[in-house]
Amino acid sequence: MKSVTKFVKVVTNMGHRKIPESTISRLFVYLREIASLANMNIRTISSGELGERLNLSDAQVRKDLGYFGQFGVSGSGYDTNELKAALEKILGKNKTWNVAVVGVGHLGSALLTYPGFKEHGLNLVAAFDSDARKIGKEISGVTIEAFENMPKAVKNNKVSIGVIAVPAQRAQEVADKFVSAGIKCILNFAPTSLNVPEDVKVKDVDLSRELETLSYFLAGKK
Amino acid sequence: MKSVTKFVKVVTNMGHRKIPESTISRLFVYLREIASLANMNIRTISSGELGERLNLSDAQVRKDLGYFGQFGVSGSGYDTNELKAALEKILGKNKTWNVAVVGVGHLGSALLTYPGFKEHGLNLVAAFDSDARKIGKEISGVTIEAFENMPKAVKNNKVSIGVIAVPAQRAQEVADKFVSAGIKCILNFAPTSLNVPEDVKVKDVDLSRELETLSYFLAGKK
DNA sequence: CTTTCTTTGTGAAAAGTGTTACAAAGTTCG
DNA sequence: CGAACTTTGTAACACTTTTCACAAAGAAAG
Repeated sequence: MKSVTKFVKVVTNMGHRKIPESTISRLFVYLREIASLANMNIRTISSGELGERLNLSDAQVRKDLGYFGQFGVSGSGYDTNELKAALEKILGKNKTWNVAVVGVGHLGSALLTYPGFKEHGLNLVAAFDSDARKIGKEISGVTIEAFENMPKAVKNNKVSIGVIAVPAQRAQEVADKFVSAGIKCILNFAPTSLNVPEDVKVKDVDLSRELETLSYFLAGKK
Repeated sequence: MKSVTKFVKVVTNMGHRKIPESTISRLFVYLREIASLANMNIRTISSGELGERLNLSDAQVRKDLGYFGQFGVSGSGYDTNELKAALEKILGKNKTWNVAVVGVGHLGSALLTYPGFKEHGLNLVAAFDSDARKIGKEISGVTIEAFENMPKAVKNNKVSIGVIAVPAQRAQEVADKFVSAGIKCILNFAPTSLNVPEDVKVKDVDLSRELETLSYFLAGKK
């Protein structure tokens, strides 16, 4: 194979056109699959094959990748190692972030023992609660601190992501404190919609709503 | 207040036009808020006020409700008690369903103790695993059974919803068995996309993907 | 009762997202 | 090399969802 100069735009979101969140979500799926292919020593794959493995159309795959540059080769497809590297760069897979959890109840403690954070480059470095009986206890190597200490701890530990695992009534209060502590990225497990400044990203995870949607589907069935 | 005959079409999805899933999801949010308002003895609310509380536009609120009928009164808004009742009916809040979980690992056992199921009319009646050491154990009143018994148990217990809480590699196999046992509604926690017949509804809950999206957001920031 | 104000319900426009289709680029093979 | 084949990247189209905008309905006030 000849070494050829390529005009590949491996720039991360170049023309700052808006990229659908669904595209981002699929890129992670592509990355998983591509990594597995690269691992199996499969060197190239076409958008058609990739799409087939993931229940997506070939055009969808190409369009999604197209938002970020030109990674393919006409006639043969995508180089798995190259695409893997490109996706990792685009998706920030090479970086890690510190995470703090507020609320160490049922859900909060489950999160503290959930291995998925670490697997995705997220380090759970601090946990807070306002229940005096919980303060000082340790779960998975993290000592629970008083909620009042949160802003200071966020700064000291360079926390980038705040997780809200408190009841709905207290969620906004926690969000406000996160925002004033400089947090730009919140993962919200409380079933309520938060008001935050524009530059703060909130990701809602609402299992209740998922369950509710299911029962709506069934309600229609019978 | 005079009793007035109203020509309100309180029919559940009347003209069988297609309703966005996002609308359904928001209806649950409206219901929560409306229930809370009704509880506080607030008798009416306008689409504008409701939207403001939920970070949605007034038009969005009206359009969502408009899919199901006419619930408002020009000039004054929506009667909270009426709307609450209507939404509960539309969303099947008055019904309950039986649920079975396959996979009693880290996540599966957390689900078995999660109170949210019951709160939404979902009864966790059975749990399955293929690890012999787990079979026979009891969590939250549910005895873990062998995976092979699942189809029979699904029929005996009139299970409507199957929950997949196994690793990705085994998820499709479990889905297939659910489908052949007659399940029409699957809640999938495995980070993989399932192939099922058209008439089966799959709801994916993929915390990994949510976390990944967060780190993409942060990757762009710095 | 009439005027003024508020708010709904809903077509029409706009924005967002996915699909189709095809020229251009690259590969394969005789 | 040239013909036949494969696959990309993207522009145009189609579909979905949200926003806009306004007539009509009712409320409020005099």
